[in-house]
Amino acid sequence: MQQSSMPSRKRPAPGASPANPQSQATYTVQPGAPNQPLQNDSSFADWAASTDYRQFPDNLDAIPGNLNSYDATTLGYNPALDAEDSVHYMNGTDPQNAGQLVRRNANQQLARQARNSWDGDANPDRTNWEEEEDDDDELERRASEAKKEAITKKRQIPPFVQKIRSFLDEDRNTELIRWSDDGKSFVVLDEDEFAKTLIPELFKHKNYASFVRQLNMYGFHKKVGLSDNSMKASESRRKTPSEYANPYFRQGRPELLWLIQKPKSAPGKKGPDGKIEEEEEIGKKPGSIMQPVKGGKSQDTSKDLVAINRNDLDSIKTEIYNLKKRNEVISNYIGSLRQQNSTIHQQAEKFQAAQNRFQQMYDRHESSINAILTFLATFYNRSLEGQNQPNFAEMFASTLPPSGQSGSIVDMSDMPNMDLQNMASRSMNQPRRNQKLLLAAPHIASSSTTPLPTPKVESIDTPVNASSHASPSPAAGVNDMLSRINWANANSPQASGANNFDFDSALEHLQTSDGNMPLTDAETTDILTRMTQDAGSTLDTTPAKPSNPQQNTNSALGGVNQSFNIPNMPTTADFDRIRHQQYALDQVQKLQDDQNQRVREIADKLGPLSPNGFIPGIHDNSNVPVPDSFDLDDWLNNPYFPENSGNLDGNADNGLNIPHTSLTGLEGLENSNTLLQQNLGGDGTQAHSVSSQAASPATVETLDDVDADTNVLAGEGSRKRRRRD
Amino acid sequence: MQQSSMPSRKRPAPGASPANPQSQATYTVQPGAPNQPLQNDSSFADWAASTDYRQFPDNLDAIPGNLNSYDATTLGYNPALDAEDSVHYMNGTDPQNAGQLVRRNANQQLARQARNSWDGDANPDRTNWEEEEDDDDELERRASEAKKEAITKKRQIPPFVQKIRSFLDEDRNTELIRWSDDGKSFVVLDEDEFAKTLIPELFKHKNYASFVRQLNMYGFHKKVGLSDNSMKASESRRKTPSEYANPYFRQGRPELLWLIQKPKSAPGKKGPDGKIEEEEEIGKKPGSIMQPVKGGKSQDTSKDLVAINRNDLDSIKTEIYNLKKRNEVISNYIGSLRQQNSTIHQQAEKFQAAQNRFQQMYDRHESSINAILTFLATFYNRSLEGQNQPNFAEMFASTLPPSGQSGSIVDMSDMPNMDLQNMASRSMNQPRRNQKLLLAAPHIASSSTTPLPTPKVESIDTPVNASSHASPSPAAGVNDMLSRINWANANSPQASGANNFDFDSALEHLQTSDGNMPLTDAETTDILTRMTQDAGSTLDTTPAKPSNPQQNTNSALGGVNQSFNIPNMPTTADFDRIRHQQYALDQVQKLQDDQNQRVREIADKLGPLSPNGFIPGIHDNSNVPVPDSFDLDDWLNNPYFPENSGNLDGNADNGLNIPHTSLTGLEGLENSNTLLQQNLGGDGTQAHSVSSQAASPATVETLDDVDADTNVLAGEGSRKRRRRD
DNA sequence: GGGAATATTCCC
DNA sequence: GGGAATATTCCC
Repeated sequence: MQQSSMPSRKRPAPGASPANPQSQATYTVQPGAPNQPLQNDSSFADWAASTDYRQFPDNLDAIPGNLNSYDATTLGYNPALDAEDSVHYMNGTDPQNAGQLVRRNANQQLARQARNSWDGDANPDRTNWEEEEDDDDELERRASEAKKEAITKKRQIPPFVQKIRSFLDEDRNTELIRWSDDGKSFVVLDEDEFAKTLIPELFKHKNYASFVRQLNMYGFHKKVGLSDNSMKASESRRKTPSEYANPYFRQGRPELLWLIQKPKSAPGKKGPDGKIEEEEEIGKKPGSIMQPVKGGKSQDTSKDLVAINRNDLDSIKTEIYNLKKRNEVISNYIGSLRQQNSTIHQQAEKFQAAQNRFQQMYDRHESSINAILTFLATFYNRSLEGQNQPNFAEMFASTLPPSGQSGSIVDMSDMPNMDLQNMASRSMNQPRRNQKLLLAAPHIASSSTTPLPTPKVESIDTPVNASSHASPSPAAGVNDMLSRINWANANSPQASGANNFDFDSALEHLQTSDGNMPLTDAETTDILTRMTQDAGSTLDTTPAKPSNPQQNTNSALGGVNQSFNIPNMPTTADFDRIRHQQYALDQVQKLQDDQNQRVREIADKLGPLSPNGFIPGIHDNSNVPVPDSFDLDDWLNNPYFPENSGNLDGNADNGLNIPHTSLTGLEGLENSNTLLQQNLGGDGTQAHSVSSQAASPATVETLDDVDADTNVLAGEGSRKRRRRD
Repeated sequence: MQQSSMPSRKRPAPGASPANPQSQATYTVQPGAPNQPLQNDSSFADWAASTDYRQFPDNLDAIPGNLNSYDATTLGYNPALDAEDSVHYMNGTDPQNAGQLVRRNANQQLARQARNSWDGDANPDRTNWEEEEDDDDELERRASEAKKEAITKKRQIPPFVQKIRSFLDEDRNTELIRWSDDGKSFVVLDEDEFAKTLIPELFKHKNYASFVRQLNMYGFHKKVGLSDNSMKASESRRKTPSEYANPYFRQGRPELLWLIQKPKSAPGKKGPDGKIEEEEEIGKKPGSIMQPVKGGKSQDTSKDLVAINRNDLDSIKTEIYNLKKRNEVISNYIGSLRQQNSTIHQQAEKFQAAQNRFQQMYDRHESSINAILTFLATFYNRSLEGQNQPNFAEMFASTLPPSGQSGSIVDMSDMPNMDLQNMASRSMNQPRRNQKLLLAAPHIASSSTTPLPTPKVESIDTPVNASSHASPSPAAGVNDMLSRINWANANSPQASGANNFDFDSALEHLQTSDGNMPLTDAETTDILTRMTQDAGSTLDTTPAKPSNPQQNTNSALGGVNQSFNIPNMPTTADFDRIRHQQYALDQVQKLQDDQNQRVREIADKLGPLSPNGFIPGIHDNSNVPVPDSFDLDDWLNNPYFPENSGNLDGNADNGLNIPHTSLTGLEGLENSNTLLQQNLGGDGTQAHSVSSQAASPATVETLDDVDADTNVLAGEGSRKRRRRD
């Protein structure tokens, strides 16, 4: 029995030597074979335009029994082995097989030549040439490409495929294995005998099952009923025949073998069909090229696999896990911020409500004061006609606060500058400063018939030193009371006179009225105006904080009778802003949620790489919240935020306790992964150029550490070998 | 030559039959072997407490040449094969080998028994027993664990390891392979002859290189110089002997074999040392356990590669890119939130300023009213002695606001409930409701000598209907004025009387004074108290919004003379809260930054997988901000946030325009990758059992590409010396 | 020594 | 038919 050395990716080990020829005569390896391909075949030098000596001779079948007439390297043969093969294949000649080859060869040559000349054009003859409707041009083209690519990548036709072909090329095996009639499949006539005798010749085993396993691996599929009707009855009786087909494994079409490449499926998915394309190009070519021309289910499950350092992958998982955890934290954090913001907003509303209430109180006070003042004015007017003037003034002056204990005096210029939008409306009012509460009434008794002032606000630019107008010494007569008032103003405990009421200004108008009640609206307004103006101006008694000089103009109170905009108070626009912040936080929340979704997608992609198919912390709990024991404060205080350590401690109970609340307002976000879909919607082949130094050893170590800490992703990483070679 | 069927994970295929015995006599598979393990060994039934029949017999070595005396399934043997083995192993007996076994066996038995009894305790004898300082207890424990785990997982001692042991157990092979003197390694005395004769007995090849490959695969390492000095000179002359050791492959320590598990690295990592742990548990054990007991360099350059679908990888990259982009957006968003928060904070300060100003206004009103009131009290006091009473009252009544235009009436119960922290201090004040501004003065003329009330605030719970006490009809006499006042109260345009001043209450105290000026502090305080109380209480005239019933108690004004806390106004604590939110936002910002850092780390890891070595948008620009044209509003308005679309449009200029500001406050975060470091700090040995098919044919193509592209992952690693030991 | 590809076996 | 583990070969 001859030895047949088929090509194999697993080349014989250099040191391997045929040992024990008696016990294992069927498989002998040629040791020490030179590795350079030989160009010992000149007969096909001009066969094609290509000068590549590896070019596969399409017309191989045209030369029956001439397997060695072309460069053995065409099929990736080890030339050294061909030396043996030449002897081997040259031997027997099976007439039947030869006839088949010849018969098919004519077609083959015709087709090939035609194809060569058409170069992709439609082939009108083809329908006559074969009953099959294969897009042969396409097949041919693809085969050529596959071959070119394989050569570029120094690949070859899979050894197993070559071995099968070797079986079929041999004439001596036709009772055990042979082509079907249509040349599209081959038949194993007697599985047992085939396994016992033929298999060991080219394989390291005698198991038919293993042979079948390999067939499946390379895309061969068993045909249900024996398609070859000619031999069915005659040979298959009780001999367990079986027929296998691969769309690219056809009699007389050796070039198609280039399309049978490595079995897919390895770690990822399988291209169960044997429709193995030119792998790297997949996804970059138009779909038509990648569609299997025939034969089979057009499975697009072909997955190109890339290798990734396991540690890197593990750390990526870890990173994703941490990212996710971090997103949870951020989400919680943002959630609490939202809560707080909501609280602030509520408070702002309360501020506004309080503001309104204060305004009302103020108005009411004003009304009260107005009423009293009116009364007093009238009454005083009348009292002038009688007696008691000195007493009146004396009394009034005496009621001034003894030591300013009840009313705190604050200069309006102390007020912070509040340049709110709605303040512009107030800027029209004249600045007013240091107006006394009680000012000297000039010339009260002068004329009692002065007409009422116009209702419009009249600026009373009483200078600060107005009090100096009045005589500091109390005097008798009508002016006595006013004098005393003035004196009180000037000599009040607060240096420049606190709580001084511009009484005489008020009275100046009132006393000129006819003395009848009630005051007109205009009069009331006038008094209120004065009151209000006065209320807004006090002296700076206690310069505790350095006043901002430029605030004086803004801090003045003005036009009162209008809806009494309290100056420098936040307005509706400001609350809109706060509300908007709330909205912004909602958006952030959604972003985070979306991000979580994306992280989950990543995890789903990485999942299949995990032995159990899931990544702990990501897959096992789709919500995977931060562990209950997780404390944001702790987290923020940990050494990773050195500059923040402890900052949160003092305020921990100040409203920032992360509530771990389930965040709301995200209901509409389920569709947010639409974004993801779209982002991934492309062909996924973005040119991603990344610096290649990431996998340096230094990185590996740290990555390993991640694993240990998280306890979630891959372990083994650091369990490096302690090699001792 | 005998056939020896060693156990193998690759069990003989069901249909496999020994074919062609002549040509392949050295390897015959037993077909159709039953698969149930047999418990045909009773001699070890009581060997250990464990009832698991797979328990490994530690004293295997104590029975030289008795490989079959214990249950074959212990090593995962296929029982069917043991049938043959029994014949095979029972045959020859090598005296030398037997002697060795016996010699070592004593130690072995001693050690083992001791170990069994100590059960983990320190072993004082061990140092005498071996020069080596291995932590034997630990080893033992680990072996036990590994065994347990292996059994659980239905794994076994690797077939290859069993085969080596089988060689060494046989007595007939000692000229080709045998234990070293110390039992810690074995020596192949003549590689060529060993490969030629012995290897084919248990392997499907005759290549010594393949044998060595397997040795390496299972953590065996060649020893540099032959450690066995006794035989070195005698046998190794010109016979190319070699010695191999595995820390867990030791003479007389079969239980340690459980620690030799499947070769790592297959697609992923390698346990180059044979220090293969119980994979799934790795990373959960203390580091000491995982430290290699002995052995060589701890190379961390191990590149275990796993295959990942290329499209998946692309989408992972895309995901990471998107994550990063999203983080940018979030960061910007948070930045604008910070800005807004800052604005809010400023506004809050304005609130506070406004509060102060309100207080001042209020105080000034108080002062004014106080002054007027004092005057009135004194004047009224005096006027009682004279005439003009009717006029006084008449005038006063007339000054009531004509139609409530100046003072709006608001029920305090309308105020929102402000449960601020500092409000508790105010809750002590008694609730006060609907106190009229002007109330009837009961019994004014009663006694003019009533002593002054105490300065302390006296609650004046004048009922709402107090006004009904007074006679509605004006009457003459001293009470006439008061009557009119009461009447005015009752009939004021606002149903229940607006702007009513509790005049008589105020006078009640004043008029009882001696009529002399000035008022004492106590008196002033008393009046002010009343005024203040009054200011805080009005009637609910316009029930616009449904009032919260429980708010009444809170809304009452109380104790005035103290620093006059304006009710329901936010206090310093509230601003602290706002400030704290600002801080919280800063924290979130830092989280984001940290996260960005981590994204970058991931990108760096993925980088090498990209053909150009960098991932666009991540590596090409380390800051990779959102493109200038990126518009958050657009982004938020895009269909992925359907429910938000347009929400931002109207407010686009309301402060939410993402400013693309470089966020501050993150300076200290450069160390944030410390977190990463720490996370990576562990030993990172978690067990990731990944299918080893990464190296399956399908992967080949892409793996090649990766190598070509990255130059880093596998790059140099594969450029190993081509040794052939 | 080990990466990688193919081969063989086992099993579902 | 194919997943998965181990085996064998080739090569760096």
